[in-house]
Amino acid sequence: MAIVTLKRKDQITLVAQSLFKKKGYQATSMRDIAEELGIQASSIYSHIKSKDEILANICFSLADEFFDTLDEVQQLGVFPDERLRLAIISHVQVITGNLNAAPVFLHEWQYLKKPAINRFIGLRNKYEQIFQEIIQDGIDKQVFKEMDVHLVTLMIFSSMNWLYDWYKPNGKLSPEEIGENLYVLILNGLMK
Amino acid sequence: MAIVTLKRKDQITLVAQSLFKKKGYQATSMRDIAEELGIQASSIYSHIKSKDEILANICFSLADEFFDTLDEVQQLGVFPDERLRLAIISHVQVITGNLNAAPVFLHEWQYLKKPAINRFIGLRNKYEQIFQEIIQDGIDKQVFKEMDVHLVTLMIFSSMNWLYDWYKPNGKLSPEEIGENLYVLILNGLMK
DNA sequence: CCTACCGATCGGTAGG
DNA sequence: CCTACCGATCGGTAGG
Repeated sequence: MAIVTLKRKDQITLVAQSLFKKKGYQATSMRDIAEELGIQASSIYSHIKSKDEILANICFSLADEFFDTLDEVQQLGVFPDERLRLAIISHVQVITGNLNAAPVFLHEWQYLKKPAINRFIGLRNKYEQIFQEIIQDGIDKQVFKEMDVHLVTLMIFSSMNWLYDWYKPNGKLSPEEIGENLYVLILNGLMK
Repeated sequence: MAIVTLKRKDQITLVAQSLFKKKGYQATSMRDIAEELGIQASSIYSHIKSKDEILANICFSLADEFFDTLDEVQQLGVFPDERLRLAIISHVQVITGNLNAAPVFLHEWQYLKKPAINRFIGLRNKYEQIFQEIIQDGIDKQVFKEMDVHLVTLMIFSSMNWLYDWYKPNGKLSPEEIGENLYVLILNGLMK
């Protein structure tokens, strides 16, 4: 869908995602966003209430997407190692499908205002909790080694969450193949 | 060393590290830094030339520290798997020893100005290159599996570089133990 | 969606 | 290290 066919509000969000990624939330002014759209900064306020409303929209809509794909995986009722594999691939697909929104979601959420930021942290914890449960389940079912669940979970997240930094949409690996590779590396390690 | 025994310039750097981590570089004003030190914002300019000079000091002094510890490891002339193990532990120790400066180094370097930023990117590439060579060497010597060297390197870095986010100085694991755990997980994987 | 504008705050300078 | 201040820019509002 070309940007011109979108509603103004969606255009604002799209432009903001790109600028927040490039310059950061604080360093991006309403005038920057307006200029990209060819309108005056004050005109933006006909469509949104405040700058932090834009940020909230970006963060929470991506959070929804993460939960939707993870919920689908959870409902399959497969064994923990397969569940982890699918969860990783899904997560990687959400990130590679939202290369502008992902870094905003990961780094700029800290600038959300008071009620929103607490809700966001709650969602993030809940999401991490699900991954922890998959890993704990795998340990209980003796598929995975006895390891510090917290450390393993954070390592998996950090591997996946730096993807936006180097993933190239036209590279040789598809998002699914990258997820697959990550899974194999996490499961079997580098050692021959 | 208590903060009051430091020279003013070092006090400025130390306070800036903490504020840049908490609020980000752009959102931290010279007045914020001054207030923390109990002086006027304009007085800071007796000790440094500009705000971005503070940022540059933080980024490049940590870069030096990363290179110093990695150089020591390189000079040992040990086998690639042991070299990787020591490189990971060293990197983890630098991060856990600089919990304020590390996130600034990792996220705020993008706000460096023109000549400095290019020098910084050059150093970062050189550092990653050394890790890539260790891994390639391990593959050549048939200690490591045939894998995408780039992907493996980035995964290792991302695992290590999110440490500042959850490492607690008084937690149950020492920096060396965390490095050791990361190494084992990367080398052998999660699978039983 | 625009013009016109507000109070607040920014990095930094002059001069002592 | 301070006072006093500069021009620029910020998020946002009033009124059309």
